[in-house]
Amino acid sequence: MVSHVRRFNRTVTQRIGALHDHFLARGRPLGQARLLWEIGPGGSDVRTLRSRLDLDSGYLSRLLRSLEHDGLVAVTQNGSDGRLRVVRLTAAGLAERAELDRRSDEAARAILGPLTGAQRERLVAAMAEVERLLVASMVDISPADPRHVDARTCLRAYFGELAGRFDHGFDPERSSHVADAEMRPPSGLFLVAALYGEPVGCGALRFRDGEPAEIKRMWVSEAVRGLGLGRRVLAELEARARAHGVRVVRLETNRSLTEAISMYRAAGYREVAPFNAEPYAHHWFEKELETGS
Amino acid sequence: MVSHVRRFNRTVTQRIGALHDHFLARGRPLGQARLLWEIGPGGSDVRTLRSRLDLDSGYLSRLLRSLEHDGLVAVTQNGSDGRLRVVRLTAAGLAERAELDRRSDEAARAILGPLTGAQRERLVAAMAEVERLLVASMVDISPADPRHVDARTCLRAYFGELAGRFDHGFDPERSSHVADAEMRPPSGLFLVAALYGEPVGCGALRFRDGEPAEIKRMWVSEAVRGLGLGRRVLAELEARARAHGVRVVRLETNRSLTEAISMYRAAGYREVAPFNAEPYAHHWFEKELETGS
DNA sequence: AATGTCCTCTGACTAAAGTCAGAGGATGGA
DNA sequence: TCCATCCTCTGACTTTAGTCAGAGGACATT
Repeated sequence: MVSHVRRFNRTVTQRIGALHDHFLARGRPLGQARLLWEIGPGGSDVRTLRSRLDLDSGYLSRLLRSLEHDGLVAVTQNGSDGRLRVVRLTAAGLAERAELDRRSDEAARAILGPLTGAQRERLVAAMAEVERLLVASMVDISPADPRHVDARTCLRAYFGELAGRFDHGFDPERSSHVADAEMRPPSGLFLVAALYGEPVGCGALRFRDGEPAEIKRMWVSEAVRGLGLGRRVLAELEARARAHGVRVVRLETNRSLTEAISMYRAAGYREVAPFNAEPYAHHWFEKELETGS
Repeated sequence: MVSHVRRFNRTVTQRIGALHDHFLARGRPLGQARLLWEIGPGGSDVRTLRSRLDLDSGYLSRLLRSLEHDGLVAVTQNGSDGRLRVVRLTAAGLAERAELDRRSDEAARAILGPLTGAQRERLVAAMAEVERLLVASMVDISPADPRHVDARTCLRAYFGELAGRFDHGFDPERSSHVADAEMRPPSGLFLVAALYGEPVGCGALRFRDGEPAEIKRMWVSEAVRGLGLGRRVLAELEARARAHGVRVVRLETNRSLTEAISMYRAAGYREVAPFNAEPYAHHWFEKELETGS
């Protein structure tokens, strides 16, 4: 399996990598072209550019000066934080970026060009599959403090979604409350799934002395559904629960969350009698964790 | 369709490209690492390295000097042709390459790691498909002189294959001869299909005054069968014949070349009565070319 | 034997990419 | 208010990557 992936890597870096770079950088150094592209039509902070492209600050500064000198970008002070600077594309810069866009299209066409119609369709379908799965494998799941910005973003999205999907809306006040401290060691933990640095999913665990641990706040962003991310978050929570000595986990859920319900069943959860009085719950599930060797 | 390819390009250059380069170049400049890899365990001619990596001869020479200086390669004269030089990895070079190998494996595993078993299988299958089709689209078909090394290589392989597949072998002396000059403008032309700078297929055209043009020497290397390359060579020959004012093309073939025969049929050729006395032929085909607009 | 082509190498460059140290203003927390 | 930290910038490098012209030996063709 590994050898297949390697074959793919070789071919793809040759075909896509080289082509991409070659098309992107016509006349202009590749570094400048990439930067111009990354700034985007709406502009960016210099800081985010530095972290996204992973550049030395001196080097980035110089690249910006050269783009500025060519009249492609304008750098201004950020209003709220005087240390930050904002880069925006000028009209000429936008035109240049549109040209890069056109070239990218051309590169794509150069790949499709030599193929027959049927081959093109198969290629595009297979590319879509590879792309989806590569994206899935790029998602990073790791613990975060429930107070962290990313955790906050997830929770907001989670509650927003409940409000939209439950038959009669969702009022956090009526639901049983879980304090931040209960989703943080040593009482529990909070996992955030991130893609390209943006939070796209979460899940929490609350340990209860002498009782099964509870799984809470399971959420996956609409944008990345179907990548098996929910299952991964769930598996990660279970693994961490097991490592904490937990033998049984349980959770409750609302009847409108059908995909979640079937995911729980597929993951080996069985429905049990209500073990709490959560007013928004219709189903209660439980799973016995296998004790790792 | 183009936008799908572009999405793919973006994801893949991020995930594979960056990973690949990073893993490959440890401490050593990327150019050197790539070269070290490309030399391979069995060694290579400097010439083939130059064409495969598409490097300037001066630059390549310098890269070799630095690898030699580090004790990783040894450059010696080629026995048969005193102009060529052969590069071989030393023990240290082989060890270094094994390390790169290990790293590539690691990179592949890092991609598969986060996925479930079913996802891995789908990913590997889709990667194989993408890879095959990208390889197909990398093949370059262009005219060459029949005396050129690549053309020679193709013709040797072609005759070798005929000898292996025909029921009673193949003796070029008995077959009707086609002079090099007849497969070169203005009397005809010779196309070579190349992949990574290596010839992998060919096809020739012989113009005949007042008669249909003849298609000759159609061959596709075993290594790249199933990529639709035969069809592309044929289409290219037809297009060039048409551009030359030819209205009808024809060809003869042996009954043991079954894939070729079905390809001709699929491409719109119909079987006709023998139009020559080629002793090895069992089928004669003809096709009327559509006059381009 | 002469001539043109092929292959590799060296010398002499240039441009791009990247690194490092430190200056200097802005901000946030003690 | 002071001090540590953050952010961006400049100066002064080094390393990589790549180009171009031409030398000189080896072959192939006539």
